[in-house]
Amino acid sequence: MKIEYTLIKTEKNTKARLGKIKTNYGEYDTPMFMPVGTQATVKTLSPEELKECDAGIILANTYHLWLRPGEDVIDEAGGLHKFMNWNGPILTDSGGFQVFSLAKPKDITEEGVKFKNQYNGDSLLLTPEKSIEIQNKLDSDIAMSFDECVGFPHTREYVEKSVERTLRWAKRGKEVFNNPRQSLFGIVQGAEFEDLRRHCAEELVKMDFDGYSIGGTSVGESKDVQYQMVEYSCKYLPENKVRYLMGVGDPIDIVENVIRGVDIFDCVSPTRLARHGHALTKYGKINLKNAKYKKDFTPISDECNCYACQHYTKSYIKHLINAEETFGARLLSIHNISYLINLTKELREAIKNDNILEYREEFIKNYYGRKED
RNA sequence: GCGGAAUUGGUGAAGUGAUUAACACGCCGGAUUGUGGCUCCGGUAUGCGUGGGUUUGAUUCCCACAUUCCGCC
Repeated sequence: MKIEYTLIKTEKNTKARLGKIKTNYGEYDTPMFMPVGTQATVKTLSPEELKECDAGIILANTYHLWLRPGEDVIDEAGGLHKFMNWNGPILTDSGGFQVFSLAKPKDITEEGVKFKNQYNGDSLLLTPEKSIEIQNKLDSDIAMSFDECVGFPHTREYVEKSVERTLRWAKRGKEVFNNPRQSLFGIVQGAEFEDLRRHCAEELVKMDFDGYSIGGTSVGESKDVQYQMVEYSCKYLPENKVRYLMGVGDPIDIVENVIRGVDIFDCVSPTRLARHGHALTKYGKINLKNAKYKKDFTPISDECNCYACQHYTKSYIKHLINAEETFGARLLSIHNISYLINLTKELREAIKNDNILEYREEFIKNYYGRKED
């Protein structure tokens, strides 16, 4: 089935939306956060642990799975869900972000993008059609259009050309798309230019996608610019379709962008921060490598009911991180993902109560105020 | 007791008669945003066993002492 989005209500004082999405694997409330599992696994976590974090949709990556193990392997295994033993919804990214992070400008042509296989050096060409074909085979629940994510700095002229190409790529992908169980999202680009964002959004809406993503953020821009780009994009997207802001996961950015009308987020940060010894808390990000936690026998957060906080102390987790034991990264991943998912839960509550601006004020006061240990 | 060698930070160590004592690990901080998972970026000896001496100048040369190691009695 196609994904179905229902807008339940818009918060009284802002553009924040409370909604529901129906998927092949159940219904989920929005705003929501999707953990990232690039290589068909959320690093260090089992599917059972993810469920315990209350994860809904998770993200996997077309580019990586194409190179290894290859979409045919996953197809023969019975699709991504069966392959990785995840019986929840999966969204696959198109490889568009790898255009940004791996390709040089000269590698991008109308036809597609040239890559070097990172494992064996082979020259590869990823096209909009190829990306969709791979995603059809992976059998994820939501596929993304192949786009170009433009970083900073850039010229307006370049962004203009890039947006037109991204629109042509979106159309080409949609034409070959043929998995009835899967939904397809278009991606709004256009950098910080309102007219380009508008143009891109309006053209995508004409093509009638199952949902819309906002791309081109979290690539080194300032927070103000990011929020502006989100406003310029949401403004021209339909009320009755879900909006997914790609790659954003800083807690304050989630709060700010929910207020601007975003429904779904994804980010590698909770798991990457975990691997590097950091924990997200109500009172800001803490670094468990810091000496002051050596004999801190309290949990990361008293208010958190994740598995890590229920059973382990900062001192112990610090020891695991210092000793490079993977259990430390696992406990912190559980905590950080739980933290972000719980944050979206609180935001949904604030939308229900029409007090999200008060929530934001309180959030900022705690997160950037004096840190409590 | 005699002879020889060594002594540089938390650790392993490089080094030179004279600008800030190399490098690595550790330690202390910081970064991380649609993930090329053990990464990146900073900081970290006002000091070269102790005491004298030579010299314009000594961690570097000389002497004594201490400690450690090796060999011999």
